[in-house]
Amino acid sequence: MKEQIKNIHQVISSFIEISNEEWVNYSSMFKTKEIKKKEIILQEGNICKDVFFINKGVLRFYFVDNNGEEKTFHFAIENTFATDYKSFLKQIPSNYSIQALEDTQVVTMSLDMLLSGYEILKNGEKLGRLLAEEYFFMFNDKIQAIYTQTPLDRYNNLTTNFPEIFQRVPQHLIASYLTISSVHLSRLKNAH
Amino acid sequence: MKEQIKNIHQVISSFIEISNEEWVNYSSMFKTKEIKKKEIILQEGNICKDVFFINKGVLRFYFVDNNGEEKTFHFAIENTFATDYKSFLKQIPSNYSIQALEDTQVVTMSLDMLLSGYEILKNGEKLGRLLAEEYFFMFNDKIQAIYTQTPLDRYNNLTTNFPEIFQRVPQHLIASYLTISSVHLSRLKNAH
DNA sequence: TTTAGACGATAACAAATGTTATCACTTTTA
DNA sequence: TAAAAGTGATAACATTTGTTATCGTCTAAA
Repeated sequence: MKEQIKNIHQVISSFIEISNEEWVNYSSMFKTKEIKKKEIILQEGNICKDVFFINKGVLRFYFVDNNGEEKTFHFAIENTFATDYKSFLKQIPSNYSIQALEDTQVVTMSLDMLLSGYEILKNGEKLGRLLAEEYFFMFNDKIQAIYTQTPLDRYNNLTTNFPEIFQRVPQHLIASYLTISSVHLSRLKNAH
Repeated sequence: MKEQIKNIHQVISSFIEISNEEWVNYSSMFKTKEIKKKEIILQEGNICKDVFFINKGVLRFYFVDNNGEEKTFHFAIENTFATDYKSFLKQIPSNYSIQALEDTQVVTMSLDMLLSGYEILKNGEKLGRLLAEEYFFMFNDKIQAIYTQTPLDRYNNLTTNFPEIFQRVPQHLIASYLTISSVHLSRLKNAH
């Protein structure tokens, strides 16, 4: 199997049973893509054409608010999916953008490919269901964090659950992610 | 068809094709439940046993934070589903509670019923997928609102998109929903 | 029908958070 | 390799938002 699709094979196999024959046939439709640091792979207003699976790198997801300010709400790293799943499934313009924070390698899956998976894979619909459920769980947890935790709580959780993020993402983007200003985050960090 | 399952039939039919025969068989598993105002139908810490479909009434969803304060994050009304879908699907303890704000009538669907739907309905998996997608879209929009709008923006949106909510839900719960204090909401409303 | 509680407005004050600017340092780019 | 841009800390100040308390009205329960 090509090196580039080993990781996504492992992840999809953790969701559904898929035979070797199905995989060989299905995975021939994957494409890989190299993304340069700072490159935007989904621009707000455009229809999201692909689900990206990250082999290497970091992506950030951000809204632009009424004042033109970028609000980063998600970071995606190796072995996770990245997409505007709503824009992708409904084929409507995206409300946010996705940008590479490092040189990044992704495997792309088009909507045609997902939809044909519903048909040709024995467990294609189930794969679609589980993908949607995973996305839902992620956003569910994010909402819980926003409603029940202070920005400092959320910062501390990042520190314990995801320490490497601080080496890979500049602090002002983390502040945005925590919905506070960069000055305020700096204060919280350095308060004794 | 029994009066109580007319609405849910309409909603499910909008998601998938389901034959009369399938529906008669499948819908026999629904139960209805009358909930008194203030009654809690899902208690944080318990496993969510059912998806509720609301025929009449209003439910509120709320977390309890570290200070013991209730944080209302969602209201569900007629013809929508109500559940902790994560707790329900994974059969893990719920992180939030659901309480009736009015006398409410719901149709209940157990996990067994959903899972057997995956098997016996021609489009059962698809129904599961679309339900998960709908939940995802809802939370997706909520996160967008939190990151891009001020509490006042969100209050104004409620006013235009969902004006009847103010007749049915006390203002301090709306303030919680907007992630601000009730005093502050009162100030925003009455500022000139 | 009375009474306790719930509700929403408001004031006074305290705390949290944002804004702007400056500085030192590092990284990227021409 | 020099210049430009990015990064993070910090100070001073302004603004937003929360907290507590009071009050009048309304609602629900004994």
